[in-house]
Amino acid sequence: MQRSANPETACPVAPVVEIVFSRWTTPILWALHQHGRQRFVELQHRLSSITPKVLTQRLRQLERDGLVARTYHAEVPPRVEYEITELGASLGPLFAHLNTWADAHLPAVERARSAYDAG
Amino acid sequence: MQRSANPETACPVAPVVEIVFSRWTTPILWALHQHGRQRFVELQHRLSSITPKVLTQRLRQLERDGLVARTYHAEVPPRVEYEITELGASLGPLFAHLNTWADAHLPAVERARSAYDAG
DNA sequence: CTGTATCCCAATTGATACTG
DNA sequence: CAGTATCAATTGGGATACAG
Repeated sequence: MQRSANPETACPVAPVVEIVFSRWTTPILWALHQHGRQRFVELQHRLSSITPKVLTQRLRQLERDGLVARTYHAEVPPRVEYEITELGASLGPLFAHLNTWADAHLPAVERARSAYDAG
Repeated sequence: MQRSANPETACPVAPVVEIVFSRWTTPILWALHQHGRQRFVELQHRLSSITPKVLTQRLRQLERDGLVARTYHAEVPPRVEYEITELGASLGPLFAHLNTWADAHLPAVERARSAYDAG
């Protein structure tokens, strides 16, 4: 949570950006949204380059923010399942909007980069 | 640009998140959108906690991605103006959507945090 | 299996001073 | 004014290894 410093920016989207677009949050939410409720290891395999430490940190943050729910089953071996909450799922249209923008404008970004790097 | 590592996440929003929601980008875009074309120092004062080094870095990135335009006037003293481009302005509806989500759901996030911290 | 504990490294950030 | 240079500090992230 390194973005928290700055209230004086008065940028209204800053708080939600901090919650939704912190590192690893979108891939985790995406994995949970696409493949439904799943266990810690499944998530870890899906996000192949994440370490257990970091995955735990991000899941805890998402759980605290109410976007993800954690269910602990006291079995041997222990079983823990994560799923997206209703609140988390409410981000769906926003992500769809993001994809729409990307489809429409990412090529322009690419062109701008090429032009910039050429100049 | 620390998010670039991971293609295998297969999270479709990842690329656009990297472009639009890197640190400082939303406050900068917001300031340019709200107050129009302005000079380096004006921006620096508006984002009161940013250092010139970081502001330059972020502006260069935004310029490379085509979201911000830089105009250099060869005067004494030199004058440089930054403004949002059409491509940058095309993010407007997306930010509006973000604000809508925030208005509707940030209270729920706050409640989830309180509950989590209490538990 | 589901994490936690350490240690370490890399990358960002910031403070400060300085230049054209 | 509009940055750049340099250096210090912090932090997050990764690699293991290990515990319940």
